[in-house]
Amino acid sequence: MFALIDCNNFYASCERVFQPHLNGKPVVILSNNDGCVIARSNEAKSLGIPMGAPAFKYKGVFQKNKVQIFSSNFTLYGDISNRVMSIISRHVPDVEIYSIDEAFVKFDGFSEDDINEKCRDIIRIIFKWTGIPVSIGLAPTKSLAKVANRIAKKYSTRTNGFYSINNNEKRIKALKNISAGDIWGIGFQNEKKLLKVNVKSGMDFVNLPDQWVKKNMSIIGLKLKKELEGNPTLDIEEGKIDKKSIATTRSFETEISSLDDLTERITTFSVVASKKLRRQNSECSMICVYIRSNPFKQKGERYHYSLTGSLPFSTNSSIEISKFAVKLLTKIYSKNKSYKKAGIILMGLSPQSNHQFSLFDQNIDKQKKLMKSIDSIDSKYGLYKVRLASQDQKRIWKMKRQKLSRNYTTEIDEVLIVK
DNA sequence: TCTGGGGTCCTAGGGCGA
DNA sequence: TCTGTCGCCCTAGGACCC
Repeated sequence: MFALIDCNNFYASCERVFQPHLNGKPVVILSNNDGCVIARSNEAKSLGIPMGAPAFKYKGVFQKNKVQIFSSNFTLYGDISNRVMSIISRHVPDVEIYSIDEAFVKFDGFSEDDINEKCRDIIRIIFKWTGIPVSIGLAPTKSLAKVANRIAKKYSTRTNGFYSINNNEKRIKALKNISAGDIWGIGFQNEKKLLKVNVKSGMDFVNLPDQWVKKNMSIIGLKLKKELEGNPTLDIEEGKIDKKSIATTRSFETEISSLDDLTERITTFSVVASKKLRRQNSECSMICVYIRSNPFKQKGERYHYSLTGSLPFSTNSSIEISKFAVKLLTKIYSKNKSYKKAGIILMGLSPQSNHQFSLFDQNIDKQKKLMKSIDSIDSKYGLYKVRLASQDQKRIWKMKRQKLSRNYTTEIDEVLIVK
């Protein structure tokens, strides 16, 4: 059996742990730049505030209903997430941390009664130790565990946050009562396709012929169908730590059009991404750079230029990566256009220990020592104290975070004081 | 005026060598 | 030597997730 353990309204719950007066009130968390809503408490959901709502469009709703607004505080959420995940890992052996607020667990060799008891224990202990409410869905496959989790959350007063799809009757009932678009793995585009052939519920989807699903929704859709039929096609992926690609992308506060400005941003993104790369002891062999116009602009041309290039040798040096990224940028840049967003993606990652030497990377030792020094200066005096000349020397970038809560768990100056 | 960021996986299609 | 076919690899783009 698989269990999906999911924190309820995670970011909102994190804010509530340290500000209990928020309980019962509508709470929303905004994305970077305070752009759009990325998390809502149940009270905010029932006001009809959708996920991804642009904050400026909902200003009136926020004011009218005294919605409590927070900028995202990922330092706080990350720390609380680590605590929740370590409690789970302490209680069950096979855990896959799927996202910041979710983990899959595989129960092998336990009796059903034992599993149920363990799940209820986990809910109780996580709430007691961290203050975060969690829900657990249990089922024979990961996709059905997701469905079960939805039921546990939706009917929390009846389920106490735990629901198990442990027989065929329950499976069929659950699939009849969930719309196809709400199933994990069926997104907006596939939902549209399914509605065209009159597939509305999860059960309608399962009743489709395999060939149709494979043809229209690829192998992923077919695997999902098998999962919903009760046949596991996805297993727990333990120890999935190293990333396969690393991205640093940002929207700009205003549109920019000069190559100099873009070069500064791309250099800064390269430095940030290279640091992430070194942190997981990897190197990259390919770099993708992209620049794009504002997709929400009513008038004018929309464009999105990107270019991927292979480095002559694998590296994690900020200097090599930014030099190469700027080279790619100059190839895709065109004058007289304005850009709202840019980014860099490092790909072809491999462990640093497997480094393939080449004729052209004779500076490798020098660069390695330099990066090591930069990283140690950063860790002693704060991030990004040492910068490349082509970066903006005054700031990294401006990010609007007007409603930021304190780092209650990671900064000694910001911990709660009980008087 | 103001609409996020960071990932994964799959497929189609072109280039290219056997 | 030329041509057709097959399969592999790479890339771009799309779809999904949180």
